[in-house]
Amino acid sequence: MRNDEVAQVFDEIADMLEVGEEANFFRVRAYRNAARAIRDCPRQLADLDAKALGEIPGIGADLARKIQTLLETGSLPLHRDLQAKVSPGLLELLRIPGLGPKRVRLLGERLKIRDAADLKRAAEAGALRTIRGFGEKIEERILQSLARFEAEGVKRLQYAEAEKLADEILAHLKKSPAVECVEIAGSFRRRRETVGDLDVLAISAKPERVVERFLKFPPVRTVLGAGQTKATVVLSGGLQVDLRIVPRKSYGAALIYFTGSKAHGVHIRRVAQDRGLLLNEYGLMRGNKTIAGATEEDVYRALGLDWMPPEMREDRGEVEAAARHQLPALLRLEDLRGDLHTHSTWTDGRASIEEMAKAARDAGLEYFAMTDHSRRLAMAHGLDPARLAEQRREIERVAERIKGITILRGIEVDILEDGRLDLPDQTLAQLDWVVASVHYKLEQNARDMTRRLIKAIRNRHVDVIGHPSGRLIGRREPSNFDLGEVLRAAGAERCALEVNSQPDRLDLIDTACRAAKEAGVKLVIASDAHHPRDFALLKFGVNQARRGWIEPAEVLNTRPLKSLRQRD
DNA sequence: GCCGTTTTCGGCCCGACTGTTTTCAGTCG
Repeated sequence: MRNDEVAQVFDEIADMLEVGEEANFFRVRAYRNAARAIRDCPRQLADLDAKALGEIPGIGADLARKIQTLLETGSLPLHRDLQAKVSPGLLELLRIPGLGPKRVRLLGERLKIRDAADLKRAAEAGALRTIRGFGEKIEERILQSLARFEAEGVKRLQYAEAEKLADEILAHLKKSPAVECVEIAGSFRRRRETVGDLDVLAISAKPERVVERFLKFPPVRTVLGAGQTKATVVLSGGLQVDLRIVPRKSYGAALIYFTGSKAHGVHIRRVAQDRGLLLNEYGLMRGNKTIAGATEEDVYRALGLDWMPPEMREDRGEVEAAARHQLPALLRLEDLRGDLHTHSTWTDGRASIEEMAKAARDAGLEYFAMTDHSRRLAMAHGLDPARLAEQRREIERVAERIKGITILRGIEVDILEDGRLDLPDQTLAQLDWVVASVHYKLEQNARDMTRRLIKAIRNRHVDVIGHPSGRLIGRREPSNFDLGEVLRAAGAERCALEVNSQPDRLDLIDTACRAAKEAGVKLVIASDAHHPRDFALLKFGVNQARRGWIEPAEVLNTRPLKSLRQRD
């Protein structure tokens, strides 16, 4: 079982405990905390012994045993027992806004509802309002939600898509004179790879005017709630947007609160508590006296903490590092001097080498590697040694004409099924930069894929492994391999790993970046540009690396050209 | 179920809004 599957079991246990009358709320929380810790864990649980399992924060003796049972037998008695009491269809209902564990339990007990279809029938028949605590409004809202789920399902937007909507919302609100300041908080500000909703935070002395303006944002389709200082809407694309308005003196505290993550917030409120203080979205208080609140820096400082970039706020050790004043100085987009993965019309790119060179120069880069596909990708007109030699002459001609940018002669060579490469070593030896990537047979078992990647890493001509997991967000799962072993090999061979900046790849993921950092493996932030405008995608790769605590010195393409290659 | 600068018991983060209530529970972020 993979980590995310174990985490899923624990999350389901938490849900089922809640829906079925578990009296101890903290027991429920323990399972949820454990699920999160397991998802964040960069190493596969299967590789850890009981002692190492217990060292994961939030995993104690009992949960360590349960993890081992899960890994050995594939299931857990507690999980099966609970499933007998609470049907899976009932758990699905928790995703409906307005339905939490208490109401779902009542639905099951009083109306014998077992799934969404039962719920729809009961709501349409007006049966829900016979339960104490349910009324017409809830009934109506449930029907609306069910209709929406049927129409489009529940989805998270990729960060890049969310960014477009975020810009529109900000522009709309900024036109109101009542708005003194506005920005997007939440997972968007933390630059998570996907965003489930947008949290808009504004400063205003006339909050009701801001709410009014917000509700007039043209894409608003449904208003789920609107009060004095907050409102919630759903846009026509299905994205939920929450607005909160706070006074200026509370802005920093509110920004911390609504940026999250939830786990980060819990942690720093505990820090406040330990100091006899109370932290909420209005400020940091000692008794009735507010001691900080206007800026994030003020609040963190009053807690003895350095300011943490939002990308780090996942409760993955950043609070402890901030207390020790040992936060990393994270990579910034402007630290990148070059791009090391691009394509042209020689294979599946959309622009000539000359157009790409001009675009790279205009994007402020000093160098870029032209890395078209190798021959195996026939679909993309992959290059064989002869065409590669032709392309080399073309690059030399372009280099003569276009000044202010250096073009490296490169390749994105395919890693074949057994780990051999798609071009002979003597061909690779003539190139300045070699990206090696897996493009087919992604569903190999973990042992074979690990061997395949390590064999490629050990080829002395390979500089970096491209999009190492092959995952496509929302469409294709990452391939199975042992990250620890791959990192060890990459470290020993001084081979880098790529953070591919395509919005649907963002591969490596954040926790794997962090694991690479800890293993001393260097990264490359690359656009994988297929079009001149794609150099702008580099910022998304930078976001992902920042979430993995990556600093400039850990990224090869922050280096000047002459010190680029690790193995020379 | 976890955890420990108050360490093996007794804690465990906080507030707004909604709908349904007559003073508050449930949900959400």
